[in-house]
Amino acid sequence: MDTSSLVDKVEANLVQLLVDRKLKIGDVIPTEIDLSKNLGVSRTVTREALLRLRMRGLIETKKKKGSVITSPDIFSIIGKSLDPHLLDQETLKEIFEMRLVLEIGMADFLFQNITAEHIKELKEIIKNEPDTSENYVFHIDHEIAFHGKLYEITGNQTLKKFQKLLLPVFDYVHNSGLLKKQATIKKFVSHKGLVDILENGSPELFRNAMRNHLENHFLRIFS
Amino acid sequence: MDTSSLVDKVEANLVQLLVDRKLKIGDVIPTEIDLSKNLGVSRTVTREALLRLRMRGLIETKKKKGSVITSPDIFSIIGKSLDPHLLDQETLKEIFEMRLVLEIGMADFLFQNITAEHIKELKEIIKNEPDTSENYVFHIDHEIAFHGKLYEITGNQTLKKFQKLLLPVFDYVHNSGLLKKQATIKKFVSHKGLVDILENGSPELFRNAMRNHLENHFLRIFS
DNA sequence: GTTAGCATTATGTTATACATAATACTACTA
DNA sequence: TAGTAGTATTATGTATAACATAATGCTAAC
Repeated sequence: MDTSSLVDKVEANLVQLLVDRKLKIGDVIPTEIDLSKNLGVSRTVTREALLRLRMRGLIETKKKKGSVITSPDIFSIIGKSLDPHLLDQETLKEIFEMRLVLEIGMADFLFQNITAEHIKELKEIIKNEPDTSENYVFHIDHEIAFHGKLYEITGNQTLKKFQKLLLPVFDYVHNSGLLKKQATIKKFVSHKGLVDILENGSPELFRNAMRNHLENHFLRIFS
Repeated sequence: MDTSSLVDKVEANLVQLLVDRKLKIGDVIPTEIDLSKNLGVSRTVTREALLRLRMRGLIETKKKKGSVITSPDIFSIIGKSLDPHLLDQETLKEIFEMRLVLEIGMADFLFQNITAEHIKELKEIIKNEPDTSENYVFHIDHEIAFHGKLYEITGNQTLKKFQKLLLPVFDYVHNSGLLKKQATIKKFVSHKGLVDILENGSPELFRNAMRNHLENHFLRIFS
């Protein structure tokens, strides 16, 4: 039995239309009323279907102008669904882990894209590194600045957006009681050490160094 | 200026309600009409807001019964937004790259969770490895089986779901003209080699081996 | 030629009515 | 008394009509 509602069908219909017609970004689609007529449904249904497309990032709607096709930015969409308060604890912990995976695994893309300019920027960030007496917030900001720059250097916008997305989750998990308390804050490979490797080392070296740099996080995950 | 529409406000309102009241999964929320009354908006607006929550996986709606709170599975949501045909080429390529990052970076989680049983399963998969004369499809299936098992072993469900999500994109990119043609299909570290390392090696060794194993993919990305 | 203001148009919002399906209740029958 | 058929109820699904609002484009006045 087909349990799908009218709106479901209209939505699928519209998506199919976008794919088939190979409509380009910026193309406008007919008005709600025209669509309603052509599809033989009420404006209400058409509106709900369009609303879904909008949520999926497939279209943008402007008053008077109508709807235009946009390139779906999946991450801005996910972002709205990623409120840490609404996710269960296990998922939160797993997302925390994913960040570690990404930062260790992206070494090759770093080395592929890095320029002298990037190195300079990284060194600039390090120079402003707060000392241990400073407020916790400064440390967080600095961490984000440094690691965020790394994502940027990969040249992979999707990766960068993903990181931006995971940031609040990461912070939330870090501060919540989800993970074990940090027993010993040992100093491992520093930011400066990472930059040195980026300048003179290799992806292999960087992966191991980054793994070491993140050791404190790993310690909190593994018993 | 506040450009947000009424629906935006109602949506935010409802989410806030869910968070504040700490409503549990399975709890029912008031009917559309009740909500409309309490929020002072029309039923249409309330409906649109609820539709958004539904799309975000926060609620499920049944006829007569009303809406109940559900645990949001972000990945089933993203899945619907991730039709390769609807993404632009650059994003597709970048998602392709993300897979490589993940598989290299997850070494530590593999070693942390792997059991003798896992090793046995991996060896079983390798045993059925199709030889080079076989159909392309068989190779793909085998690749998915092997690498999918790795994600599974990490014990990170989120990671596993993410991989499942990226599969169609990966396949799409692999077969489309987005990447350079594979010049030389050289043999690098094999699946068997990877399993050997999982059995007797270390995360460091595995990362390098996996990087090597994926060399053909990297070659297609880097000029 | 530029701008003020009006007309137009498509989305945003409200209100109302009916359709539909799932639940709850009632009454009838074995 | 138990079980079931059938009916009432209720909340979502869909349709229609009307007005609000804002952006666009046209027109006329300066």
